[in-house]
Amino acid sequence: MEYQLILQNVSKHISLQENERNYFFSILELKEVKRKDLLLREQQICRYIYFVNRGALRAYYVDKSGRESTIMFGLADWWITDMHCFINELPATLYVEALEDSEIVQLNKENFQKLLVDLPVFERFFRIIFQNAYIREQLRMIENLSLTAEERYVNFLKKYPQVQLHVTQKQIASYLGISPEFLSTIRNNLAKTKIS
Amino acid sequence: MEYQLILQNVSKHISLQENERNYFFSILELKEVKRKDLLLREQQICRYIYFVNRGALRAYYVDKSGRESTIMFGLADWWITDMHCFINELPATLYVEALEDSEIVQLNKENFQKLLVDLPVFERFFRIIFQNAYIREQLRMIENLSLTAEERYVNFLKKYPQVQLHVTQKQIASYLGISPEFLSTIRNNLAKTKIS
DNA sequence: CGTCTATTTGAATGTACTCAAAAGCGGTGG
DNA sequence: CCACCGCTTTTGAGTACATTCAAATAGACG
Repeated sequence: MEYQLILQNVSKHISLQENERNYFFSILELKEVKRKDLLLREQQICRYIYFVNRGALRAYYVDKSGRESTIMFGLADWWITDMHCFINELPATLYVEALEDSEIVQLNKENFQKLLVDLPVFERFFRIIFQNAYIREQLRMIENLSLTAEERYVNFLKKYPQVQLHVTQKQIASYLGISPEFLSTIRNNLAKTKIS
Repeated sequence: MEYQLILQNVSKHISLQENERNYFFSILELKEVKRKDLLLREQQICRYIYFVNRGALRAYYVDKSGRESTIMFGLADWWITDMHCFINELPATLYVEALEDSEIVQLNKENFQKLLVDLPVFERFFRIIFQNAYIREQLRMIENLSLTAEERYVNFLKKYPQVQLHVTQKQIASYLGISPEFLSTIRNNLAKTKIS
């Protein structure tokens, strides 16, 4: 069933009665996207929060000079969107693109808000989701402030070993905040060090 | 009354009945701290989430070589703690210090969890708190990845004009992820540019 | 008032970037 | 299914941004 994974994800933190589960399913929309499709582009109003059923997404920012910064990756079982713009109903500052053909479950803003009112147990669920997201961002910030680029790269591989399989080095570089050329040099150095 | 400000803060997002309010107040603890007091030090188990009633706090990380990175400031009306360690009951990786004599409202982990169960409306409250905290961290990350040190400094002053009044330049530098000497140079350049 | 820390200034250094060009790889269409 | 095209990755040279170290000055706290 197409909502198996999202139900599992939700059930990690809360339990649902059958009627609650049915209500939850009724407000979800399944969506297929092709590699390179944009789920969200800059300036567009961000109406959805996305759950990745299968495939891989990437949220990124593009500055005035065209440089991309990857804000997060989203593999299967992850929630992703431009949260700032979703919550505050603003034009997006991020792009969300499919890195490969993917299956997405989307929940629109209206239904998201309705869900929180109709099934308050989802307040708990999203409290935990946001709490974990906040903690993750804070840990990332600590790493960015205190580690060298090489250490950040090594940590990234250790923390997200699956991500490598879906993304390019260029995208990892833009997640770490370094140029692709420099990441290449880092990898070269690491390879040398491992041999000796 | 000493819990006026925290009640206001909570009431921005949820409303409480009188008995709920009384219950909430009953699990809070008021605490006076002196300038330079540490509310939390590395390795210590982080048992509390703090709300700043009056004064100013700072949460920071210290790496192996002794370099400090400021993770966040907490002025009056802000919540602050080492969230990762508070939630997961781990030894702290952050320090939380008072930048001046301050009045703090603290809530311990046990009561925090009990509060969420006893008054589920607080699930909503903390959902919103964490949601906003996540969004803030994500915006900060975008800035760190895409802006120069000078732009980050200018944005910081614009976004947190009150903070300047309570913290040193060295602390702002460690929040921006640059050396105090370089921040000094940036300020020098900005001053020159403004005149001409 | 004295001491300690923060800030400024400058010189030397290093880390990471830009630009350019070559090599490698993967997706797409014929 | 193969060959081509375009994008990614590598490599290297030159450069810029930011750091470290050191020393002088300023400022704040006890």
